[in-house]
Amino acid sequence: MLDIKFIKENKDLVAQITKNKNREIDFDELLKLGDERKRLRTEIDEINKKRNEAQRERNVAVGSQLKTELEQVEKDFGDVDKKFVSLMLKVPNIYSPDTPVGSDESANVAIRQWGEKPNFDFKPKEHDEIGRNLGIIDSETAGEVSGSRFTYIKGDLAMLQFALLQFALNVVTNKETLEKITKDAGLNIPVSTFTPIIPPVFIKPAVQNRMARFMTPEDHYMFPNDDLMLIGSAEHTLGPIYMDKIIEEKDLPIRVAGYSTAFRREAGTYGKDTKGIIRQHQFDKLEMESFTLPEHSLQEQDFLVAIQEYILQSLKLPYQVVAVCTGDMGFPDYRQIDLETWMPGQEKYRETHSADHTGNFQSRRLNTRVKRADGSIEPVHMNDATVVAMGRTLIAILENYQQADGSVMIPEVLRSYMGKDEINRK
RNA sequence: GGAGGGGUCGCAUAGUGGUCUAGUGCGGUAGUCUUGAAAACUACUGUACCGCAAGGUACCGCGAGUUCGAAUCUCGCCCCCUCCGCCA
Repeated sequence: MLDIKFIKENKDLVAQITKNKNREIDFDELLKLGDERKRLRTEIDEINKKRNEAQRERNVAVGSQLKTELEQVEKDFGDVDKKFVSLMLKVPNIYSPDTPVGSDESANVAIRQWGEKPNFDFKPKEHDEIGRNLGIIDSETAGEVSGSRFTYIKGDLAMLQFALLQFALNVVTNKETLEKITKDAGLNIPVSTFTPIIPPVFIKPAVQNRMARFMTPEDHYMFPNDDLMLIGSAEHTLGPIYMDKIIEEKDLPIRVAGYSTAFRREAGTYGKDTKGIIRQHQFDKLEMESFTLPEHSLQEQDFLVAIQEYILQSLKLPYQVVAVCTGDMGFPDYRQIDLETWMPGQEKYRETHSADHTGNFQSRRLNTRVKRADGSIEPVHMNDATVVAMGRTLIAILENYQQADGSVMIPEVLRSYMGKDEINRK
């Protein structure tokens, strides 16, 4: 959520930004409600003051009169406040000056590319065919047992996921590795390791709301009987860890890495990405979340992206870094950077990583703040980013490392975790 | 799932209708003392909003209610703890 004062002082800018983010808000109405709300708030304070005086004097008659008066004003305030808040929640975050402006993903800009796309002396297959042939992806049985967009990941492919997880955890928990990544990226921020977390996969809708991400029953699995919903990303339960808390400046940055299953209903994607495991109702993911000082947050995002690149480079998977444009970026994002990994079977770069810089947009609603050394208090800045999205990274490995005979080589860095160097048909 | 206990200004506690503008201890900050440190002593030490300021208002898990007046009484909800049951 933005600050109403900021909106008031930068009305035209915010209006333009909102438009570029493909949203529409009546800012005149919003500011009018804001003023009205403030006026009623002041009125309530004044009545309360008189009420406190009457109370001290034990003046029952005046107290009784003020009580009636207050009821009406509080009701008016409640009405205005409700309208005001619901409008405020629709205002998207502002975006960084280097964000490309555009209405959809076609305006996204590839900033850089890394790696050589592999050359095959045969026609590379898509991952679902490779997986089916090797007996490590079974969508048919999952379809019967659980429905579409569910899969059994079996045998060596399951092992490969755990190898990936172990490798990725070793990266984000190793101080020397992170220092090297920071130095190579030319960044000047405090380096600390990520605390590994296995977070809850259920969240209260009220808390999910405070992450300032749109929560709709079309996208998420809801359990109204229990007032719970399934998370769509570990970010959803990592972000609120410090809600309603004030963190000391000396304790920042705080960095966590959460491994969980992510659940998505994928309504409205019928017929899209139906092959294999590219778009599933559930997939596992290791996700980073950072809480930093405002002046460090942009570099923090660069740091998170550098970690993502380090991992893909270690796996020797070709990728491109993409600046996501205004119309395609997330509602709470100040700057969004995606990594797209080359998938030879599909002959396309596909999104495998995302890094969201949300500034203080989420922390305002979560009420997560930092107390500076000088005693002042302000919202922290938050960043979240993928370390490894298991399903899509498994796809990238299957397609990039496939051999003519249908077997798949294991990326070198994962071999020690796997105890073998290729996946063969049993 | 059953029974009971509890959520108070960082932490621990006091507070059962008006003197609570929430007491005390610990922790923290500053000072006195000291060669330095410790101890002791003194002062300060929650958050948000309005206001140039003085100051004001709100917040005792959350939300409603009773009352002239609620941390305190009533109702609903959330969370934590103990015991029993069940269970990876």
